[in-house]
Amino acid sequence: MLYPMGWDAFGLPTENFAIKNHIHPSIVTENNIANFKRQLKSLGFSFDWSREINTTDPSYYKWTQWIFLQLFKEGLAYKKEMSVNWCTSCKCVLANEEVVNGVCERCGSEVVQKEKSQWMLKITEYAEKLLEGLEGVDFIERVKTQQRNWIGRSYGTQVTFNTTLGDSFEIFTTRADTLFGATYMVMSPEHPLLAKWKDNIKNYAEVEAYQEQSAKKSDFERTELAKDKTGVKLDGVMAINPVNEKQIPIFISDYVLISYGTGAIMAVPAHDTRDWEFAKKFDLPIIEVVKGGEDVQKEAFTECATGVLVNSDFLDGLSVEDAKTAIQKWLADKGIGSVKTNFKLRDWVFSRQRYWGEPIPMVYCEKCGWVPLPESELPLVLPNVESYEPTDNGESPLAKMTDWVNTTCPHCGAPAKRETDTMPQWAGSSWYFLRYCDPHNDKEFASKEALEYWCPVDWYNGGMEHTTLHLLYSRFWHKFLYDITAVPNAEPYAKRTSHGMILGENGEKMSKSRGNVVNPDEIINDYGADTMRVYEMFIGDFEKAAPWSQSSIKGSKRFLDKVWALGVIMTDESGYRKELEAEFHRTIKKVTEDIESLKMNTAIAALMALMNSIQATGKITKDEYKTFITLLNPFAPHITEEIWEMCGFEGMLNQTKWPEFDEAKCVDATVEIVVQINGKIRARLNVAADISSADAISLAKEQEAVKAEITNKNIIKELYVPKKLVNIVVK
RNA sequence: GCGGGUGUGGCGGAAUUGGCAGACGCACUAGCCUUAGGAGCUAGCGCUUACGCGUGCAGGUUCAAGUCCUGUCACCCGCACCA
Repeated sequence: MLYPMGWDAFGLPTENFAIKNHIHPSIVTENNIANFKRQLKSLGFSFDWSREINTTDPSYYKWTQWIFLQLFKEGLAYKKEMSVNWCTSCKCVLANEEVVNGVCERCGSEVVQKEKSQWMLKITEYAEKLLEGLEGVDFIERVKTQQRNWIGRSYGTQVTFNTTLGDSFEIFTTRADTLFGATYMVMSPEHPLLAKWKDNIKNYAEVEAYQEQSAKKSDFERTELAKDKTGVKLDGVMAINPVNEKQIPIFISDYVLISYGTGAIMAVPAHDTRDWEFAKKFDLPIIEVVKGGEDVQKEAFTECATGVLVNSDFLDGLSVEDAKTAIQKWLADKGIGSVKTNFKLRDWVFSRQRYWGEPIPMVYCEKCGWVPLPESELPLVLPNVESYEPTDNGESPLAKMTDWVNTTCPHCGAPAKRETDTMPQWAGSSWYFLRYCDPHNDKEFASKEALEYWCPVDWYNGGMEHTTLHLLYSRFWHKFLYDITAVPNAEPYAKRTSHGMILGENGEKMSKSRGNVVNPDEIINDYGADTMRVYEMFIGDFEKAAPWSQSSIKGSKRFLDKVWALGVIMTDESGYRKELEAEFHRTIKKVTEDIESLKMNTAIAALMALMNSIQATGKITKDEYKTFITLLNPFAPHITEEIWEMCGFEGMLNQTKWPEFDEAKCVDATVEIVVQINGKIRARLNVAADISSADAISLAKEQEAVKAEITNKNIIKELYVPKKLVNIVVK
């Protein structure tokens, strides 16, 4: 079993903290690691500290940089001038995954679009593989669907539309069958053709004004205004619908995104809600081409499963599915349309204008362009600077370090400059699990033997918040490493689970600003590490969020106190006593199986119930106590180990064999069954567990309460469910 | 809008081939012990005076439904003008 722990400490959280408190990020990192490590140790986790890693250690990020160079060599890392998400507070670009509801995932500040030259990683090239890989892994469904949504595959058709200017442009649609219903076209305001058409568009000033207006909108504003459609009709150019040669107007509108598909669409107002709204606003024709809905003048008909094509010439009478196939063939034959798969996933913006990150090992040479650093020069160590604050001009703080920036081109030897942006916080965590296999290797990121021995990660538990960030990124890197045969498996994690968060006492997420943070140090100080562990496991379902309760934790403390107190009533007897034998076997079974399925809460509940039974007898035998504390050991390792030693049991408890149960002994010799008349409980009786059906029923009928219910009535049915109940149906 | 999930006491939560709803714990109540009690022990604790009624709501299947079926409401999470 490999159960490691390490520190992923590059990135904005550390750096923002450093800036706020005027402590250098490297010192912050060092202090926090020491503190976290102390806390983890105080809880008694059994991590293998000999494999501890730290993503900010040059001996670690040497290999993060190495992987970046491999990505560059394979053409998967490229620098591009483009519109990127810019956090106004962090003064830094963000990946799409880091923008949540139009604000920065980290600090909650507004995100705007900015033209910048950025390093990008072609995660889109792996979209299909990232989807396919989900089929073969044991991830909880939530995680799988969230990743599928994020990657957002859709199958459709790319169609070429000619224009009255003699040129053409392409659109993407999932509903090629509705082509006859296309009554206008919409382009994104950022569409490159607009500039080309400048001289032909009579209202170009209006177009430019609209472009400017939408550029100013933040993502947040764009979604805010989602309902009210705006746009400008291009005056001087029309599109030609290829199926009927009709000329239809072209609009620009910001409800069409430049980043998805081709940045242009055909609008079918009769069968798309957004197009319908737009058509209504601009008074455009709405032509029904799929029959089956209500009046398309009043509402768009978007359900397509049952519809039949109309007003569509050679498609008339076909089902939507058949029409799709037919039109795709027609378009393909004419050479103006092809089947196409689109993804919502965007390439990963990989550079940050910040200090606290891995330097990107690239050099810019006037003659040679971007040149990778030779692998022999890795690690490219992050220089120790005094001033690490982000700059207002959008440059990395490293840019001011001319000594470091100015270098020579590794290719031609001419003077050149280093890349001053750094990698995002997700870089180091995209492959750390591989380093755990071989953490001290200085020849390669991990040896083939070590990787083959340990990989893939058998079981990865983590929070849901990383599903479209770290989990997606690390699967991407891993798949890349697999493709260059650097790792032996296509997927990094065989099984992925996710725990619920412990919320503050008020049911909200714990945070300093809400003032509902519980400090584990205080809990451990007041109640002990074992109480803390037992309570956290007992609090509820592993996967669900649950509020912390300062009074409930006392229950766990009392339980452990009682377990301790059992030592006082321990006898010299061995084995399980007859009256408790079945419950012991049942509890061993329950705890064993519950731990396997992460039902820690019910495992602990079962131990509490067993303890109540033991207490009721006033004593406990040696073997009973042994079994009990062994079952409790994973939850409360300290107190149980202590008890083990004090009782003089041999060796270490944590190295003792796990108790075994006998299925046959899990059942008591006698059981209580209930007697129901017409499903209502009328009596209870104790019977031998193996009583026959006939005996149970006749015994039931002898009960006074039952007799009263069945005399002078017709018995319609009698049944006995073994060890549970007798039900007599009367009329 | 699309996708995923959840609705059970005052609270956290148990309960799967359909078979005693509320395990276990907290809080609460009464009593004991105590100079004292954020300690411990004992008992009680879904609602209802009772007949009975109770797992978001309305139906259905069944001898029997928290569990299966149909419809519906509410809340939470993710994505979202994705063509």
